[in-house]
Amino acid sequence: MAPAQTRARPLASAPSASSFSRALVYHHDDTSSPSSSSSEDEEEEEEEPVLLTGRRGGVVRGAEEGGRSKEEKQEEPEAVEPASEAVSGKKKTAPITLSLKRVCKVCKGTGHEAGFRGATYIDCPKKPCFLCKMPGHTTISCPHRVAVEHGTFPARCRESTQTHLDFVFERQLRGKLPVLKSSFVIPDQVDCGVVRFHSRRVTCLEFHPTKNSVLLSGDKKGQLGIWNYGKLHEKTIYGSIHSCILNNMKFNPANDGVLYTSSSDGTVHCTDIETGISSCLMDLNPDGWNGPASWRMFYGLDVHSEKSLLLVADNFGYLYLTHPHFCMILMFIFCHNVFSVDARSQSKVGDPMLIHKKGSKVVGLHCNPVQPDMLISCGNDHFARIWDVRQLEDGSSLCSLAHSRVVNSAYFSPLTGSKILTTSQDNRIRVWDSIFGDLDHPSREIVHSHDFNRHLTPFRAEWDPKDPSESLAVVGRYISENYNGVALHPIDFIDTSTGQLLAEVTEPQIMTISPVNKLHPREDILASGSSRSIFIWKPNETEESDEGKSKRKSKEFVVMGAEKKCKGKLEADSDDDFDLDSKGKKPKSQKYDRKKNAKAYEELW
DNA sequence: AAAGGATGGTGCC
DNA sequence: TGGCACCCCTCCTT
Repeated sequence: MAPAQTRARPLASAPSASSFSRALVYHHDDTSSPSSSSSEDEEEEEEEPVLLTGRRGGVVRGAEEGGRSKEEKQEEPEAVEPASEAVSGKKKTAPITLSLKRVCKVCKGTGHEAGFRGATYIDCPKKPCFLCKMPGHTTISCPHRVAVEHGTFPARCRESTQTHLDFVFERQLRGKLPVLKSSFVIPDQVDCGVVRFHSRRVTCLEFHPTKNSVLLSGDKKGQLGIWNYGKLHEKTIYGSIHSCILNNMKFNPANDGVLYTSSSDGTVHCTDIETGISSCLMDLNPDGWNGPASWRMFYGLDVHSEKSLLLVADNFGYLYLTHPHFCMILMFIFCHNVFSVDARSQSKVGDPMLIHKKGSKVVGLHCNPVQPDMLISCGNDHFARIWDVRQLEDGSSLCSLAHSRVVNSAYFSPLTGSKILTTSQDNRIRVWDSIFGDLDHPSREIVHSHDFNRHLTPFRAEWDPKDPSESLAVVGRYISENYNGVALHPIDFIDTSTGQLLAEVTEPQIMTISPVNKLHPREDILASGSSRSIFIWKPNETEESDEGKSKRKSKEFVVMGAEKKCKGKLEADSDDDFDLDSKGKKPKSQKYDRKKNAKAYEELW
């Protein structure tokens, strides 16, 4: 009954004054009193400062660059007279004044500075809010950040209710709909293990459909990891199936030993996960590399559960359908060395069909769990589109769900398929309800920080497959939060029916952003991919929430592969030559001091 | 310890 | 329509 335990989130601490080090060169008549220590946040004068970059050595370089002596640091910058050539381009008669002023690294303006102050990130006030993208405020004061419902727009459709349809729904459906779970079980403890065998960032995760403690993971290098988090020494790595980003994976619903994978190397593979024998079902670049403009990649992938139909989509807006069972037969033949054939020549690939704007990436495909002929696709043309697989033609989409930016993912709800959850790069998660809504508008928009960052795997909000009310969703958060002096990026659990943030789970081991999250289909387990690591979360079993202290019991973290070392009782494999380019070093400091951050966390507990 | 790089979407021309 | 500059709380290697 107890609601999910969440770590207390302290209010963002006020930024402490810090020293600023950039040196600016002003003309003397530009400003009379350049040192304006008391008016930090005031608008500075309109005059453009001239930023002198290093030509005059120590005189103008800031302390950060190490160019200033102690005396220079102590002297608050009043007026320095550099040689006239230092301000070449300016009239040599004009005396200039040096002033150390704060320069914002975001907008290059003065009078403020963006960046971390301790564990709190201060936004540039000249930019729109980093969270909701609206001007006039920053993330710290964003109404969507401090709102109880964590930035929710109420349903826009059916506001003026009481149509005939509503009465019908009310009388016939409402009573049959499952009541909202009284409490959600949130896996908020990393107790099973930490796996670091990927040498590049994790791009996708998938639980085995029948074996409860088997997880599959793909990475940016194309490597596929299969590991049993119940017995951590049982792991398998297939490194030669794909040569770059493994974008999506899906099990064959008819045979849980067979996995389909799509990759940016332009191939779709079908792999027997027991033997590792893999067969290429499709290759979009049979002629090899002819430059980036023509290289095709596979992104979205799903399997039609009833027709043994494989659906994949590429980065040019096309959808491909194929019947992979032919290839499975051929794989069997390969396995037994009966004879050699080229699987590609035998696989039945239909003509590709344009389902999104030509030339745009189709990043997600999902078949409706109840009516698998209903397909949803999403992509870089800012749309998610619903299709009937039986009647696929150009422009035959049943419905187009408009977004203001790229749509990272679109999923039907796992049980009834009546709701759709989309994640867009406009920092909003949307729920589209095909029963109580009309799909012209989302029934709910939830502001949530999952900005696009080219160096991260795109964030995708996912349903909890076990939630009978089909309302719980999990998604990683981009912006960090100040947790008693430590900057951490939590994983958020959101009740999409209300927009309420149910839990934000954090862990001191996880200093990095966790864009990839997968909830177990049967157990209360969360797998999250954060940078190159995978974490398995379980619900906190110690009910006492003595400010979280009881949570800090000793854990059996198991670190495998890349770091070549192991903590805890279980032994990591030592013969792991999988990760060649990792030296097992600890992460170095980031933009804010990560070591300090970690230390602060340790002290905190 | 600081610099650099990988790298995709966007908006402007 | 193509080319190109720009980017903001990354993360890892050199």
